[in-house]
Amino acid sequence: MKRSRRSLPTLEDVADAASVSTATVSRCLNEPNKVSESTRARVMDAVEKLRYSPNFGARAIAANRTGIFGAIIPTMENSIFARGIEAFQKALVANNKTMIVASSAYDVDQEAAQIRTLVARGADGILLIGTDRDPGLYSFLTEREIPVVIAWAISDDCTQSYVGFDNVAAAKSLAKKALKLGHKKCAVISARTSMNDRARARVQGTRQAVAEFGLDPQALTIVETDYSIQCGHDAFLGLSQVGPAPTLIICGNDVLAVGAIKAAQQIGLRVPDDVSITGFDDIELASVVSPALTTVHVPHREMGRIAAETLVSLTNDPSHPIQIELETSIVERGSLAAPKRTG
Amino acid sequence: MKRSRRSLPTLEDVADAASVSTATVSRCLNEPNKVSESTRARVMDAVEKLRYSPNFGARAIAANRTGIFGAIIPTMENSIFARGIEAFQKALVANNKTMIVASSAYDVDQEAAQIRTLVARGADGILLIGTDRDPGLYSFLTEREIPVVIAWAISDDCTQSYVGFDNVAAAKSLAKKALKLGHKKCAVISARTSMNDRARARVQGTRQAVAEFGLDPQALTIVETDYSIQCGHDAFLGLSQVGPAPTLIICGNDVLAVGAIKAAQQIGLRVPDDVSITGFDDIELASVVSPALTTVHVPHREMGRIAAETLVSLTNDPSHPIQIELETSIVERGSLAAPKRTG
DNA sequence: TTTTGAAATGCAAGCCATTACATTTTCTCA
DNA sequence: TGAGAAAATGTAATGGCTTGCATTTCAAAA
Repeated sequence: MKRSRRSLPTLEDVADAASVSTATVSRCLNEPNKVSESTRARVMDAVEKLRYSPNFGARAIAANRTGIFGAIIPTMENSIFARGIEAFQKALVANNKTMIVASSAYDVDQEAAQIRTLVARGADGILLIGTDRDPGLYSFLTEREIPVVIAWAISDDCTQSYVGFDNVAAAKSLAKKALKLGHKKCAVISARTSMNDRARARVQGTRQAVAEFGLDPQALTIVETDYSIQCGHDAFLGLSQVGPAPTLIICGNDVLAVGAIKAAQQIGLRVPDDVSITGFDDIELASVVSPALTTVHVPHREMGRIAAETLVSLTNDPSHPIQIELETSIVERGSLAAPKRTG
Repeated sequence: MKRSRRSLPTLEDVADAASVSTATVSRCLNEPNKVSESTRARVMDAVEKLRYSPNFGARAIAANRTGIFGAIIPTMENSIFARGIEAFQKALVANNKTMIVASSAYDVDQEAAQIRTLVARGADGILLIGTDRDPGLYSFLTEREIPVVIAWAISDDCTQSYVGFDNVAAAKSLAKKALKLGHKKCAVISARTSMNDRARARVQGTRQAVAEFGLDPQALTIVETDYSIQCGHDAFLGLSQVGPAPTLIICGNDVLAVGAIKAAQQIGLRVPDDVSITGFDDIELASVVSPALTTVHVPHREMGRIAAETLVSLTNDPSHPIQIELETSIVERGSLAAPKRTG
């Protein structure tokens, strides 16, 4: 209201200065070959002299696109998504685009709000993590012809573009590797599985592995907790107070695993001699903690980069969904070993 | 041009559906308290029903404002800026704004390009880290009345808004605390100081402390390196190969310090018994590494939040710069102790 | 009841670049 | 030289929203 209007030069100012119409100036800028050489020179002079730069809003309304792409991630704090998002952003910049990020704090409603905000901010495309959300959001986006790419997961929906990996298979594979070492009593510390398909998939993969090893998957203790080192820490302590102590703790992600390691050490347990602990994600933390975490390596950078390229290409041709599944691998470090005592 | 225009509902459609004027709908969306409760309910109903979402370009052009704020940080990868940026973003969201982030990879030219891009994308205000950059950029922004807030540092320039802390004083204070323990031979592992005022300030603070303790500041070994755990690691190894081994390594940030700790342990040195190592920033990593880092705690969240609020209030009243200096503190953890052997 | 100021609402003028279409200028060739 | 085509340029509609100002509504005070 009290806001002073910026009086920056407009197309019209340039037109006046060069004694031509605004249409001609616009053409000079966008389709220079449609303008005679002499006129163009005059116009460009005026542009220089006035330090003219086209107005973003006006351009957006006319072109019906902004060059801005949105990414909504559950959290920016711990570095789970950091590498992927950084790669996403770099790839966008390489394509002359810009990234908007928002974080949803693992909350579906917040995410929905963020999606609407990004649309209202003119996002040409959106990156989302995982698949769990109100289906209405997809139609909201489809209606507006805004392409969406899912990352960090894969989807059953064959109309949905994604660049992700198979959380079930990866978790199963790690759990099998651990169980093969002879662990009989194990437990899981997971992120909350409600409205979090990745967490659910990882638990499911672990369950499958347990079943394959002839252990009762129903007897598998599973603790769900929030997303922080402290929560992993507390969850471990909680586990160690009930029943026979497990010799293997499979954590849904590296952050929780780091907390678990710290807690184990705090109560005098040796990792991995007394208890093995595994993570998932292979973030930086995983190799800093001692012992370093045995975990699932996720190709974050590649995923981010490809997601950006996918999104950009979808804005040009939205007709066919693009589905890319990346491979994960297991990184063996010090936190996993055969059980040294009878469970 | 070939882009198909789907006819999405417009403000007018909503206005018709709710039997009010477009002005009222606009106010419902932007200044709800200026509209009566009953009207607002009716309008919101219509918005819901039509699944209306405002057109970004039109809004930007009419309001001369986008609600988008930019932040350019040196890197998103390591979590130095993560907490601060997350807080920045949250505070922005609380004010109904959106954040664009870009990272400059600690490169002035890239940063300049990013600044221009953000402006071209309609940023209403910009957050920058530190003060070192081409002064021409400031006039570019001033001309367009785009407010800028500097964070993570303070500035001499009394026209410049900032929300930061005194890197010199903080580094000096930590170094003094360390030297007071009796260290005689110390070295510094710093981030590159060229075009990085924070890194320079921290080295300077350390130098001042050294001088106050009667040691020759010129004799202080300083290694500059890039920003990663690996670099800190390598820098430490480099230091340990020349001359008498220092008993105190002051690192310009936590990431380098973690690398240094890992390197020390790798070559069989005990931290802190054989060598003390300090960091700066107090990021998550600092408490995960063993021994945990003694470091300078920077109020990242507070800084991010206040920076956002400052930026928003500058867009309303840009006439007076806002300068806020926050306090840092020293967190004593296990990586610093008195020297146990004669240096 | 009447008065009156505040709150709520409406009207309509912008905001700025794009572009279909109209008009003018220039060029080409019989 | 003049007709017609091609090139250059201009005119003005368009897009959807915000907001200064005008008008209406309403409730409290007189």
